[in-house]
Amino acid sequence: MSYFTRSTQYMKVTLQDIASATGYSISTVSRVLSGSNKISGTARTDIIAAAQRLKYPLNRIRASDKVQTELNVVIITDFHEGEFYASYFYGFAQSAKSLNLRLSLLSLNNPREEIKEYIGQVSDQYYDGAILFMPELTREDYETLMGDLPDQFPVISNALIESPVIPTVTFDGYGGGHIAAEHFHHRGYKTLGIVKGPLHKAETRFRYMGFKDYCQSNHTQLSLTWEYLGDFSFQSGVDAFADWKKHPNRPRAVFLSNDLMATGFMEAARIEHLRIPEDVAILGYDDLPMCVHSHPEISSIRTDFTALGLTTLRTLKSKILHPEQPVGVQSLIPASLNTRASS
Amino acid sequence: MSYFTRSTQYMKVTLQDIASATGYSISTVSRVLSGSNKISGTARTDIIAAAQRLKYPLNRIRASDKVQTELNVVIITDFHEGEFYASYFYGFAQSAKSLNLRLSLLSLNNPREEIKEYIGQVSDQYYDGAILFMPELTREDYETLMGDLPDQFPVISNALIESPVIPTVTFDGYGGGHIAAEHFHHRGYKTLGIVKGPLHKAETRFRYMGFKDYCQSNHTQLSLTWEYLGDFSFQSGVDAFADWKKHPNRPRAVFLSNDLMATGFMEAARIEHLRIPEDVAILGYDDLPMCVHSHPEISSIRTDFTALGLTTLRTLKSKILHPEQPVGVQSLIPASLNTRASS
DNA sequence: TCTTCTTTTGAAAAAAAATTTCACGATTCG
DNA sequence: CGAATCGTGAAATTTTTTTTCAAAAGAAGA
Repeated sequence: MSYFTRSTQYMKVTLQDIASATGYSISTVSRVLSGSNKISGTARTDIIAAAQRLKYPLNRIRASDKVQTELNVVIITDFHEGEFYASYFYGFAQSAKSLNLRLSLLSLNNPREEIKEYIGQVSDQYYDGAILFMPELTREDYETLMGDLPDQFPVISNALIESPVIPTVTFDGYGGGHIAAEHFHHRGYKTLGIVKGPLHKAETRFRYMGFKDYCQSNHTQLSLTWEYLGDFSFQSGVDAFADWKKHPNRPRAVFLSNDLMATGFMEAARIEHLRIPEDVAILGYDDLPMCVHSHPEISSIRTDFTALGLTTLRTLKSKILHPEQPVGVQSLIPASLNTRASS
Repeated sequence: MSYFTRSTQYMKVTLQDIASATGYSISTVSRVLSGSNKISGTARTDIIAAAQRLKYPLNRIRASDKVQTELNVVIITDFHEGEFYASYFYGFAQSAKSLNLRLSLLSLNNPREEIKEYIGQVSDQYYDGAILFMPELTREDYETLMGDLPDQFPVISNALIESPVIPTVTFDGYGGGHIAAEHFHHRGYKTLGIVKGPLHKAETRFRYMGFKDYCQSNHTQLSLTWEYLGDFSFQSGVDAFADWKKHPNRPRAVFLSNDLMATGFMEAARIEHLRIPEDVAILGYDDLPMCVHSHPEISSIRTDFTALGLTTLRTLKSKILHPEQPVGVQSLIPASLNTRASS
């Protein structure tokens, strides 16, 4: 190869190459690769391995004869800064390892517009299945999306929507809200408050409904006296505190729909020298590492990212390997409570 | 196709199929796919698009004639929980968007052992280039790695090592340490302290050396009276504070090698009702969102993740598109200071 | 131990697929 | 208005893959 030849030139790989690499004849290689059954096990293994190594175009091989290598799976999401996304992806990475899957992460900026284009390119080309985590999308978005999806390409969503059209694995936000209210109830608080997240995200609505429903079914002992609409940011936690403080009938216990707002709320309270939980009890949501990085440490509804990852990837794996078996359309990862000093 | 036939059966795609799909002749299809130059632009575009759609084995196409679709690039790292990795990847995701690259993230758990296996499989198969971010690896690891890498597969490292063997783009940790000391100097502090990160990470050593060197070259006005070896965790920031407090000659200004330790240190100081920055000035490193999530807000050496992403991806892109042009072996993203209330 | 049958393989023939040659119409340039 | 060039398809040629056929190496049975 001359000095000036592009060294990234792709050489055409033929059966001859595989034959000389393995020591078998072209005939045998051809038989393996086109799926004859009169072939010894060792020959098949050797030849398929060599073919993969030499990058012989294996999509021409009948699926049934493919050597089962690692499955490739991609998470499609709009990745943001902050601990939430780090913990989310980390949980999946851990799960993928234990299930022996290869996991990639693909980040979109405008899910609604880009998703169609991407998923078409991504599917089949390289990945065996995809996980969608786009809390912004609505049911209608998913429906159009499903129409554009190549047949039989396994997809699972991680985002909560009402009456899902895609098999979905998510956290039980409703149950989480329920547990939050129950916790305050058991601690003897009479008046409760909630700081909601952005309501266009279904997840937020579920947390809110779970909390509210518990209060209503125990309305003789509990009353929800204050609600504030936040946006999941630290600053909106701070703002929530300001609103809480000037409220005439302010509750002694506040449930914040994510940990970052809880941190903001508590930080604002500490600046005003309020004691926590004596003056106001605080409960966050997601149980991110930040909960133990403040003083007092923040109680939080625990969302188990590894359980989410495991369940999602197991479901996806079975969809890939056994496409004929139907999978349940929705499964929920239960929430639990991690009690710390703040409540 | 019968009911029992696997619907994922791979059909062999030939030039004939592409010809009938596009309306061109087999000859023309062949010319496009084997890289003749006497082909009109529209024909080339149509035929390559059809070939991709029908999944004709395109790795047999000469690289130079590939239609320039989006380049696929992968970041290989050992992803962890916490804001750092979220910000790191987010910076890349933003940069990839503006450079029109497709970016994936692949997370390894045991970089040293898994990297060889993965990079061999990953390279050429699908990705046009890779970014390595594995602060744990040493120079020797990189050297063995380079040996195993397919020739000419473009790889850039994001991790700082002494005398790199791979083209590297990183933050200027030495400069960052320097700026930190300079900042304290200009503020009039005479005694300084540093909480180091784990020293097997080169990045940490550079931050330390930059800080120390500045102190030494201004030893008439500055003295480094206290050093503590942390591990980048919140708890080690707390522990550092305990050590600082019992130190007889404790400095009035402390530089912590990352933001999480700074948060831990400050949290511990606040519990003891120390005033910040009056009693002790605090300076963190990385300027993560958490810096503005505590009170007072934490000054920090800013590492510009978007600049890192842009520079890295630009360099990688040019390596992919113009492999013959040499690229500099190392380029540093300058650090800057984000002054807030804590110092 | 000696057939006889089956399994697995390679050489060579046959078939299929890809590339190249050649010719021809369309366009451009002088 | 020619001559040169470009882009294309039909057909010839070359390359690659599949299939046929024969033979070696066991395995099973007498």
